[in-house]
Amino acid sequence: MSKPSVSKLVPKVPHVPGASRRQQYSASTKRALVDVAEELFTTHGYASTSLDAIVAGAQVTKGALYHHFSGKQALFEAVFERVEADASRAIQTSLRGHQDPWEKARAGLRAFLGVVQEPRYRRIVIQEGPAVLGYERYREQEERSTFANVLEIVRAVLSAGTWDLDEDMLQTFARIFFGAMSSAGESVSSADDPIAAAARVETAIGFILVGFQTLADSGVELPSSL
Amino acid sequence: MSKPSVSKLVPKVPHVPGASRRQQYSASTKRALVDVAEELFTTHGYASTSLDAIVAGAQVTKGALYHHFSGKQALFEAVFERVEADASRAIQTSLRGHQDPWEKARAGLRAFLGVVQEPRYRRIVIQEGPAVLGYERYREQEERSTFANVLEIVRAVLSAGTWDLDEDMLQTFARIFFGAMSSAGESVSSADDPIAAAARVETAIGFILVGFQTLADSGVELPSSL
DNA sequence: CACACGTACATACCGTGAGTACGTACCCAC
DNA sequence: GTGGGTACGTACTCACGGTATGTACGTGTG
Repeated sequence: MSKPSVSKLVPKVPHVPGASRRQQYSASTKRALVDVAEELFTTHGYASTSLDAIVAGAQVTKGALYHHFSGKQALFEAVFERVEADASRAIQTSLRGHQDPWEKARAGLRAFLGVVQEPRYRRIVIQEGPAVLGYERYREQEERSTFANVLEIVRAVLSAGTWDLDEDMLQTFARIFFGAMSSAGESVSSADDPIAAAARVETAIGFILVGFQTLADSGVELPSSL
Repeated sequence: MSKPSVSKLVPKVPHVPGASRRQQYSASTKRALVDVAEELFTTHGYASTSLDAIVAGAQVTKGALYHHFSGKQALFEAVFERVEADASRAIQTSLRGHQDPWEKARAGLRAFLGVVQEPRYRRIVIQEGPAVLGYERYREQEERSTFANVLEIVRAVLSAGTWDLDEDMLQTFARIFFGAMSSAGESVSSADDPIAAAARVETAIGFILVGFQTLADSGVELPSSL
């Protein structure tokens, strides 16, 4: 019985010079767990992924897992945060180089439609996130990553008009756009022709934006009530 | 040991004169299971609700449950379908009495915002539906109930304009509005002041509709691409 | 009205998987 | 070198979904 124990394929963890060998090993196993968990959660879903499968994939035992995470949900949350952070970064990167708010909006929309087609984002963030974390916790996470980007864009676009919107109204618009794009993104990625579907979504939302622009230019007031 | 066996509180099941006593008993236990499951799924969520708790609440055993349903997921699906059907009916009812497409849209929006604030709809349909049923199955269900209503409204509104949209484009717009309203509804029902939040959502979406109307009246073409 | 049959359950059991208790090896500070 | 704390490994428990099997009662048939 060969027992490689720790002499395994150590995942690439960014070398931090100040950290001790012990700390580096620890970080690498933790990262390995998150890596494998992300993979399995994405392909099989949260409920159908056993901790045994995860620790086997990471070549550790449950002891290691429960040393780094308080449980299955905490591990999911770590995966969730990483996927979210990556998505947020991707969107923010796409915004650089655009000054015009409308251009930023279009670029951001494109980036979001790209992100939302990644299987891991669809499954972990959109599909399972709300159910596993609970809506409250889900929202806390979204609030300071992807949704924050959408909010920023919406703020830039809407403050270009002549209306003065209070913060609540901005949040409402951002929610609406965020939901629209999430839902549209889901349908895009499950469409027969995702490219054509993405183009339709861009057209549709672009059309809404044009409507905004037109109203802004012609000085139409926000309807105070319906 | 008193064994009331079948002499329990029989749930009100609509009396069908043609059905035998045996069939009526069967229907009533099935209904009791769905009733209790809906209650528990709504309050505790799918994963945290055990079948033991459900059968205890319905005052039957697991044998009865597995006689009527193939498993936990099938029971959830039965609950899901009923909640969806109720929601769909509520929306359709609100549409009667309105001929003008824009009026129908506003009425439908109001009804949807009402539905989406029901805890059972939020939890079972929006929150847990996609994760428990899987997105594909979830979409199949939505497609022929609530989403169908949204599609109908969008079709009525958009065909009032001068544009000629193909079916795919209509579906895209419907998806966008559906997602926007779902997301907005979630935020409404978890807001500090749901009534004010609902009003803001109505204002925001109403504003988008006004943009559509303006564009339609002024004969603006759909941008073929961004 | 007797009887066979199928429905509508109840009971007892099993396998899986999340979580826990406890033991241990190893690195680091002193 | 040594005490101590970190980073795990091992063995177990228990809850829960699902199954296998037994059974009572209503219902159609002769």
